[in-house]
Amino acid sequence: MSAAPDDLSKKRGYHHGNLREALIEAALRLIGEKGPAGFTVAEAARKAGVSPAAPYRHFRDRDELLAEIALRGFRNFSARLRTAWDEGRPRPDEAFTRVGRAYLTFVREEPAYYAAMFQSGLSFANYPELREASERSFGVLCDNCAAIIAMLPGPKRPPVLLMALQIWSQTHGIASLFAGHDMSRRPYPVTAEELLETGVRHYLNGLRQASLE
Amino acid sequence: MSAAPDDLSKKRGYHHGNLREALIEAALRLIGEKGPAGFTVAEAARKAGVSPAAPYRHFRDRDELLAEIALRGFRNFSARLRTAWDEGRPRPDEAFTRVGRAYLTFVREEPAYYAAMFQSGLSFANYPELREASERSFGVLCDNCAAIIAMLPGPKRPPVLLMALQIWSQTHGIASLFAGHDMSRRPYPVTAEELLETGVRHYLNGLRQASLE
DNA sequence: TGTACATCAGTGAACGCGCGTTCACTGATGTAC
DNA sequence: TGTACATCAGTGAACGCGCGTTCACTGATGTAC
Repeated sequence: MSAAPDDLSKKRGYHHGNLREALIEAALRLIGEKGPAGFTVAEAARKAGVSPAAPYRHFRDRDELLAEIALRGFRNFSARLRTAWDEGRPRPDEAFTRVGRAYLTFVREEPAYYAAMFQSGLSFANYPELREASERSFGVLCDNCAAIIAMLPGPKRPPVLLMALQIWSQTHGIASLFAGHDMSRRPYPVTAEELLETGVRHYLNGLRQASLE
Repeated sequence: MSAAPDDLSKKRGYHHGNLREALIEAALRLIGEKGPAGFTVAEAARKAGVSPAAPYRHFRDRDELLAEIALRGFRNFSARLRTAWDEGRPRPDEAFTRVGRAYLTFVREEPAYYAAMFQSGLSFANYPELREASERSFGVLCDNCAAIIAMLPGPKRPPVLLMALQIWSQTHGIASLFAGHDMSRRPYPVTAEELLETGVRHYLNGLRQASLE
């Protein structure tokens, strides 16, 4: 094992040393700039300082590279959500607010991951690991929702799946409209966070009321 | 003016007669199948039975064709929302539910329009008409929300813009996750319409409660 | 009714481009002895 | 410690492809007289 080539400034000679990671990083930058459709294997290779054939030593084809990125995206995403939730401390509603913020932060900090996960058009059918990872992410959200539902006062509680899908789509909608990377629209006088927090607050109050029946 | 070439089955000779429309239709089909990034001027020309240079008699470049489609999309969209609203009859909340359904119906029936409008990456800055049309669509939604807000009982009403953005993102989120054309996910045991209607119902109940202060 | 002509909407060939991917190859690395 | 060799991760040239766009052109259309 050679010394870790953390320093990319100098040529490493014939062998790159860490090409797989370098390609993924380059692809992330490209996707962040131009979206998943604009990303190109050749350009990623160029950015990594390597011939256009080199990537095929590490990925079967373009889609496999994209899938790897989406996979890492989902895992990173799950980890962030879980950390934000922190097992629902000190109270589930407070933790839930943190999770929403973490979601938006992820979209802002890692727009390329988010794009690979939700706008790449990758078929989950061809990448079972990817589907599993995405389901685990959704699972985190479901667990959170279950804890919130358990706090509702009344006997008429909503199904967890329904609530999770509603929360998810509200958050996803805000993220793609107001926190995305392709904002050709002008800024609105309200942040994505405010939108999400007040929106969810009203929604939860509605749920509480309905649970009382 | 020659006879309208409604019948496309036979060659029209040297002149197509209605190429502009034929190109737009072809592009809509292509976008519907492969997304805005997969759409190609050359392929649209092929589908219209015309040489690859012909489209440039009608559109300056690829983006202009895309922008024209997005423009028509927004106009169609506005018209549908206005029709569904029907001036808030018989009651605003009922009309509002219709508008939500019309939104989802539009996404399902015209996925190509929706994609051109929201996923094409077109910069509104270069197409002022497009920006205006999109703002008119949003304006319809704002008017609807204003009417709903006027029905709230209490003195503490939410700002129209805030509510409109929240409704919009909830609907957009549901549309892109569950009513889009690139569903690689498996079906969920709940329709997009149910998600939207119950979600909005809870949200509105929360608003009502909050308005009472 | 007939003819000259301007206009227009097409053609088809060509341009430069960049892509994904394959192939036979080669230089570097690490291991067995 | 030194050497032979298998393995591996690169190279670079090439393939076939399809794209957006331009250009000089040509056939059809409609109008003026």
